[in-house]
Amino acid sequence: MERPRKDADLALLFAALADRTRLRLLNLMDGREVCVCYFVEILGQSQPKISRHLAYLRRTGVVTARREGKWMHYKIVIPSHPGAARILSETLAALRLEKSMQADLARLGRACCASRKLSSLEGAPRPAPVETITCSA
Amino acid sequence: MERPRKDADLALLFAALADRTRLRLLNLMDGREVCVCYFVEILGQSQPKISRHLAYLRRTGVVTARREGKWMHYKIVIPSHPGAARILSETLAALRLEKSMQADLARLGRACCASRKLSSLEGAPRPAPVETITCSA
DNA sequence: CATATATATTTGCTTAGACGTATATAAAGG
DNA sequence: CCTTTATATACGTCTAAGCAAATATATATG
Repeated sequence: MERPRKDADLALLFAALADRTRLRLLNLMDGREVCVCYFVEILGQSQPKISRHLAYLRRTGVVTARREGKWMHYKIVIPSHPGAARILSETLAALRLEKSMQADLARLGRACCASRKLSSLEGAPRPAPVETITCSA
Repeated sequence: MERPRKDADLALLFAALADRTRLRLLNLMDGREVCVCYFVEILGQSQPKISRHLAYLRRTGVVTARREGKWMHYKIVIPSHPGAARILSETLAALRLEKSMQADLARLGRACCASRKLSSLEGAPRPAPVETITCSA
């Protein structure tokens, strides 16, 4: 018996998108799989807070998680509902235009290159485009 | 001093869209201005409930209201934020594909043609495409 | 002005969800 | 095993927002 996948209910998707923190997380995951530790580092918010928002996104089917040793990687799931897929896609496109979202991505780039310098990210797996997931661990 | 128009904050738009009743209202307003009495009639829900959801949409700038005598007409406002405009547009397109939304529109069509037969809608102004607002009152 | 009609707002209650803090779990490495 | 590290969940609190029922406001009309 499948879970009720409430996939057709757009209201649920919108609820998932109706939070600034979750939008920032999704923007960081746009086109790449990202390890939780980067989210915490880049958003500068508490680990439980990040984790709760990721759980919310997971519950609503907007993202999936993959474990790799100690690390959890999250990535966006393209919704099977075509309308939802287009809305999510337009949302990501709109986020890309926002200054603060570009800043987040810049920090991700820097954190990624400097992860051995940042005490909190020593040895963390680097984020990579979804197509080519390589883990430095 | 302008109101802070929180226009750039997509999260607020998504919150406005994150409710089934509001999505039904928006679907009915897609391309036309609609009188509140039709919303009540078609959704079959209490007048205060409809009114509260319309107030929510108004507060978030998604719709505007126009008074015409006793009647209030609501219509969608295309957001000035281009990203928001596209998201709203995709949302309306997705709603158009839903069975239940099509049924609502069918009821609107019927209520409109039969408004003199329905005791609750006697004399109510007919909804019309935004371009050509004609009121039968 | 009094009444009826259309719509909006208030009140009181209930629930979802956001937050911080504390704690639990899972994996890796001694 | 015991500890450390990475992440998740539970708990208590607070606020937003949903609802129904009651009431207020605005307009038209007698």
